[in-house]
Amino acid sequence: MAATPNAPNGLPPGAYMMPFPPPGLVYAYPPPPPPPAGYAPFPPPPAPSAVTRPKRKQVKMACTNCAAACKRCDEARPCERCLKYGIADSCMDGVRKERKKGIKRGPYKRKNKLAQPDNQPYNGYTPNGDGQWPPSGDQTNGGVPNGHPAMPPQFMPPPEGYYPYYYPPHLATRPAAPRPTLERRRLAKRTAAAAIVLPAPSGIPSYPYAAENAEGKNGAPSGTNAEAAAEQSKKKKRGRVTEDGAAVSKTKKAKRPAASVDAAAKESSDDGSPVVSAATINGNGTGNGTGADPHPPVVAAV
DNA sequence: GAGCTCGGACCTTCAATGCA
DNA sequence: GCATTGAAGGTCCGAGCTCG
Ligand SMILES: [Zn+2]
Ligand SMILES: [Zn+2]
Repeated sequence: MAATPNAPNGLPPGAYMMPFPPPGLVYAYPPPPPPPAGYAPFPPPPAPSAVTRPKRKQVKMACTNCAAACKRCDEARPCERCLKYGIADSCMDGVRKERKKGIKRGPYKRKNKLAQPDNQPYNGYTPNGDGQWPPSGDQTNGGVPNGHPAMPPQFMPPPEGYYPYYYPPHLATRPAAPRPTLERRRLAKRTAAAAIVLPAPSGIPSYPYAAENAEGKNGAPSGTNAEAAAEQSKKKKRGRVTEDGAAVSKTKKAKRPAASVDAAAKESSDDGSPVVSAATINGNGTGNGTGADPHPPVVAAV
């Protein structure tokens, strides 16, 4: 297989392992500040076998379009993706749901109660004879909790919020005025029937949103439109089907490390409600069995 | 081949809990 | 009061699929 330019998470191998981004490598976020004196700019690239995926950095709030499409967004408004697809006029922040309060929890396990004494292995890492941690390159932040006190100061940790992000040189600058894209055309086609128009703030063009999506979590669509939407979503459902017609999860992804906790927890929190996929702008409204809506309905901020 | 769909891995936030 | 825990609620990766 040809070497892919990107690591599994879309970042180049050894992301933020280079002092300066080469041509074509730009930061998804503003350039990092220069490292303080005494720090090497970035850790040297680890041996290929030691490459672990860097922590994925998320934006605080994806725009409605990216959230619906489950695609990477950025802090800018309009965001990169909306600009690319010519839907900048509908690029806006959604509304974050407030966290539920008053939920009782069981007793906590005290992980840190037996504080790990110095010179004790931590997550498989062991300080050397001087009580010093081995130089970076033997370790990354993958799997090491943020802010681990014994993180050796030899190299500046990846600046918070900064990831080098590869764009082909010809895309390193924002496209000026993209022509109407396929996405845009499909988008219009898809939402032409069951769409409502949200009142737009002055100066911001309104954007059609699928009605059932604007309804809220899991839509609970009702009426013929909803049924049609559900039916359509069934047809759209991916996932292979066994001979007896049972749906088979399409997921064949290799299990990513350190996910068991979430998976188990989410499985137990499944509310068992049927998964209903509704036609949406450029995303969907299906559940992922977590109880939380994975591709949440998008509500435009006003 | 570019773009779309969507399951689920991964990340961030913050209320609940526990200890000093 | 503060540190820790862990779940809620979010982002977005990436395989499989569709469409021009
Ligand atoms: Zn966006
Ligand atoms: Zn956007």
